[in-house]
Amino acid sequence: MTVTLADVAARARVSPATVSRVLNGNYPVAASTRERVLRAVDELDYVLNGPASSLAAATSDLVGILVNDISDPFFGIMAGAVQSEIGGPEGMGRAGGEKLAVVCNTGGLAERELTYLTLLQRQRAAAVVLTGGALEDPEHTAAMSAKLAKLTRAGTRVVLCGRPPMPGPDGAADDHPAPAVLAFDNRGGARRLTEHLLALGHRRVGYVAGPPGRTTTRDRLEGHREALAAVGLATSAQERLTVHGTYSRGSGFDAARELLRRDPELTAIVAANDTVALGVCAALRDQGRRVPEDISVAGFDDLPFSVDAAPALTTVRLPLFEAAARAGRLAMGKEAPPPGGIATVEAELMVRGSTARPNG
Amino acid sequence: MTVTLADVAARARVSPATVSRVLNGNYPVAASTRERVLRAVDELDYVLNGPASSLAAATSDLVGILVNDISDPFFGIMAGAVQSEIGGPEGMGRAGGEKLAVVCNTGGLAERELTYLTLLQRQRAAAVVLTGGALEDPEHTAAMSAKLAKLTRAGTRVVLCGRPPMPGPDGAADDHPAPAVLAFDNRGGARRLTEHLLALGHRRVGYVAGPPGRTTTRDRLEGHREALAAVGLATSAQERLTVHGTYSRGSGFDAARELLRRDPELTAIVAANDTVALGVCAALRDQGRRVPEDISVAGFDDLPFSVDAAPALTTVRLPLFEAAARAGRLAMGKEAPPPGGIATVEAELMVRGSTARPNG
DNA sequence: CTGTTAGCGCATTCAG
DNA sequence: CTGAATGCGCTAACAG
Repeated sequence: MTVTLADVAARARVSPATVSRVLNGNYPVAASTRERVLRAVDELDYVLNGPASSLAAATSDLVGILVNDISDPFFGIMAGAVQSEIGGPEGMGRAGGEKLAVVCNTGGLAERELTYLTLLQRQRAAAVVLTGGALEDPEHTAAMSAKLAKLTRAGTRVVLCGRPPMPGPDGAADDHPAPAVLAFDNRGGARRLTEHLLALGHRRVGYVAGPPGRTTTRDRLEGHREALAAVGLATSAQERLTVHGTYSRGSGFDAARELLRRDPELTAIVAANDTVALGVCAALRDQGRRVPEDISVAGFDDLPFSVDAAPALTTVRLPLFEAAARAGRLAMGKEAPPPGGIATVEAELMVRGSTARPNG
Repeated sequence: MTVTLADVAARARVSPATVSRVLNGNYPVAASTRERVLRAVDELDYVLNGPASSLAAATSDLVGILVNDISDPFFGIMAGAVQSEIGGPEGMGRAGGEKLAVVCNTGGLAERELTYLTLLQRQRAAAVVLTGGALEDPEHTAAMSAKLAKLTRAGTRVVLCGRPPMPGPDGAADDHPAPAVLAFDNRGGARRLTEHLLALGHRRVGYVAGPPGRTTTRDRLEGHREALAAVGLATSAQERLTVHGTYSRGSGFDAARELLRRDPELTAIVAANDTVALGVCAALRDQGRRVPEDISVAGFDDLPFSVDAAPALTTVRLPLFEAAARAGRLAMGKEAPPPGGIATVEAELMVRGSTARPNG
């Protein structure tokens, strides 16, 4: 019923092996026979059987991309960038190194993260890219290390993008390479952002943090606190001005109201990311406070819509596309890993209209 | 080196067949032996070989999702929704019907669309969901029909989400089921949006259309023109007030300037989608025009950020998540196809702050 | 450069 | 309910 490699071979009057060779292009084949094979492929409308070749070759054309939430542009941009390198527009002929991206929505849940890695291991994925912050639970971290070690040992390349190196005994080992890491400078970016606010004269600054137990949340919060401490604002006093939430607009909306309740004299609010910052702005507008005249607001990430907010959002830009594209290249083995296996991706302060001097 | 089904069988003192049966759970197995097998699986840390089982079973756990651009929330939301149904949080135990989502970024390019379909066919994908508008080129449409027919004939379920039914001879046939279709009411939504503007008193309305040759572009533009024609505004006169662009912010920015150049007296601009509308707003602000006092602006899709624009964007809401979730269920065979194989997804007008009466 | 020979690891018949 | 045998379609040595 379904046409196989053998059928093509028969029609082209060559052996199955030869057909395989022209299809994979990894082996010298005479131009004339290649021609003949290709013609037979076309005439028979032959399509390679992926599972069969994966079984025989012990590796597949799949690249896993783990994201918290693909509907969030933060992850969408990274997923798209990885895609662009692994299944690029150029190499998309009949054959070639095109890989397919398997996008896995973990929702930030530990067990789903592990389950997806197992599923990818089951598929004999060629590579796995883990994006975004990591969960901080030590038990889970250990489980992840172990899982990733198994994957690398089985030949799957592992790349972390936007996540710190795995701590623990399994950062590397002698029987398998350590994952390549592209870490975001969340801490430095957050510090510079808050320094900007402090330089403007703000001293009562609220902070809407991300969900607890995540490296991104911690790093950004620490950067913020670092800046405050540098001008003598006690961390203890800041605890009260920090509210944790999720990375959603609604969360920012609620958090802003809560912060204002705790300190109606707040002159600035820093949000864990741009989406949250928009929620903060909405809540502020709701309460009749103007941004930035009455209160300054800042975000993080510099997603595309942030420049279009009114006022345009002061934020910290992360080169998500560039970083993830590089992650894609690392995953494909098209680029050498950074020295030491880890590179830091810089964050850049973007000062725009949503922050201004406080009205003493 | 790597542990196989046979190893598990040996350890559990059963035959490989039995192990296969408990793992797939599609066959009666004594509770006690199942127990034993499961234990052996755990002890050996066994992971099923996906390619091998796909080869033997002639089908895989992969579900393809074709999108134009995964970094666009419009597609991100749909991809996430499909995901939630095919690899849901609940069923994610060791075994079960979890499928993996293969997200394919076509960039709206005809040949990539076809290439990805071939790649998915090669993988023996269990299902394919095509999201967003279709290209209108007849040749390409025919090629797609043919490809989809092959896929369905090979047992792959095909679902169209946000795209009209395939025209041509191959909408269905007797040897394979027709694709299930969830079509968006782009035309009706666009018509109601423009009717809203007309009711407010606008008569000089610019339109920033999407890229030519796409069903979404055409449908939305037709709805717009329909509303104009209903109040006696000649379509011919409107040609000059229509500018085509891409679905990007920059495109909206440029288009707004161009429209204003063509008719400085414009009192409203309708954009092909929300992203474009934000670009329009930015251009207007740039030129010192206030929204909505000087000029009204409207978008389409009602993406999450639209309500946070200032002023909040008047737009047309498409229930992207719900529709795509349904598409996911259809892809999994968890839900019966709509009568006739096609259902229309309604679009709802959302009137917000960016539209108002023109200042006669 | 090309053909021959073996499996890759699992899902299924079919018996029992 | 369980075991034994067969083959899914392809790749990778190994010869030639």
